[in-house]
Amino acid sequence: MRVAGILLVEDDPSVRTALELALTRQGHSVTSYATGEEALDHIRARRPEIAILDVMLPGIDGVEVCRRVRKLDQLPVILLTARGDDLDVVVGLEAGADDYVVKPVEPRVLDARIRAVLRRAESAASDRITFGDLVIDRGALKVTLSGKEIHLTPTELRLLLELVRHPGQVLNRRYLLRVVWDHTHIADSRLVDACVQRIRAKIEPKPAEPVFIHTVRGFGYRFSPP
Amino acid sequence: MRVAGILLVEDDPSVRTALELALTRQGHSVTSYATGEEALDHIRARRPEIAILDVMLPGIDGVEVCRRVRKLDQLPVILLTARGDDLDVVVGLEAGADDYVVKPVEPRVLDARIRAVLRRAESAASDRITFGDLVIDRGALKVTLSGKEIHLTPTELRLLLELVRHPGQVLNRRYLLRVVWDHTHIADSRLVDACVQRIRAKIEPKPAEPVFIHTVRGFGYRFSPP
DNA sequence: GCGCCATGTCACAGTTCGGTGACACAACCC
DNA sequence: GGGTTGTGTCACCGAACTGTGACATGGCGC
Repeated sequence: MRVAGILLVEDDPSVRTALELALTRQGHSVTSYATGEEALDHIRARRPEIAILDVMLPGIDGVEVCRRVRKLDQLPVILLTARGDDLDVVVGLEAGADDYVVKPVEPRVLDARIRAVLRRAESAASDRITFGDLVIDRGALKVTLSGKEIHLTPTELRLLLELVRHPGQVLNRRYLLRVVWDHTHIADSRLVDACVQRIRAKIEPKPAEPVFIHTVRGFGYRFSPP
Repeated sequence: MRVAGILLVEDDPSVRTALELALTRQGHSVTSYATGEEALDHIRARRPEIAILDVMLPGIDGVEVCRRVRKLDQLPVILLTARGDDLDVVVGLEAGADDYVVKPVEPRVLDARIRAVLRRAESAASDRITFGDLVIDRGALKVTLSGKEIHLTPTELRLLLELVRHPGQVLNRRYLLRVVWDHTHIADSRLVDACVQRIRAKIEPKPAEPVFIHTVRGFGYRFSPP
């Protein structure tokens, strides 16, 4: 399930709690505030993936937050309002909001709209593969485990990518030496083992009991998600 | 005023005419059809900027058109429906629609939503991109950092723009040599490194700890906003 | 249980890679 | 021509990476 870092700004505590709960249930990670000032600070400091802003806020209102955010960067924004006045919608969208949702809103609908906006924002984004806590971004060449970035060396990354390209299949050492190391002749070498070991040390919670890269004695290694 | 090539698909002739008139008044250029089949043909042949699809259509319905369009390309889609059922909204957005509007809709609102969707779709292609303190104006070919204009040489600018065109993606040296320098044969060269180094000296607050252009050892460089 | 063999583990040293500054040369503008 | 700017190349250095071999461990057949 996708997990997004959502910033929610809503001054009514009961509505805020309800939305936060609903969004969390949908699998999102939510941080919420009651004022626009706090929201702007959070955006600057924490770079959420998307902001959901109530229009009516004490102090800086949602539309104004949206305007200022737009000057900063590309952060997707959904405006939220109790009013359904057409003019509000127009003003909100002109301020740069990506969507405008009228309360009360079904959590499923809000979730779908969040996903639509994120999908659009990420349309240029890279191809990621997710295996439980392990996320491999082939475009950015980044590997993250439970959100934390893992540094892999070039060879380790090439080997991991090769294993991941064939999930569930056993790849033998000769094959891996050929495609990852470009060694066509060297038959016996502990190279692959050592490299697998290094990868395990980085991505396996308990390297002694690997859940991602499994040893198939006598044959080679197999990548299979837990 | 912006003029967009809009594809409108609506089977009810009176609604179709009314919408077409309203959108034309807003300054859009509109082509309309009554069926999904015609719409798909038009999309393939004419490449409109955005499609507005009624959900209830004879034959292939709007959601299905949307699904098929999504397989083709990134054409923005707004679904239009008389029904306001939450499930429809979810299904429509999951099918890849960028927005979902319930009829009857105020022309001004529809216009604002069209603009919002187009803005989002084009943000990647827009003239000016902002990454925190760094602003890159592709139209004026100017780069500013915290408001101060940075002078980049033509080659440096081409390289930076190429990196920025693929934010978050790792681009290897061979690719960069090909598209920025038009070198198809030269395999080994420190050209790219040297140029990156020069850009860093100009845009990175601390060139030794770059926040914009990151080195990915063994692979290449990645532009990603701080 | 025993021994064998495949694999895990680790430290180290040679190698590779990228950052950096210097420099040559070409293009361009006065 | 003389100065200025832009661009490609080179050499050097430190840091990061990688292959290797020695040894430990553990599974498996007997």
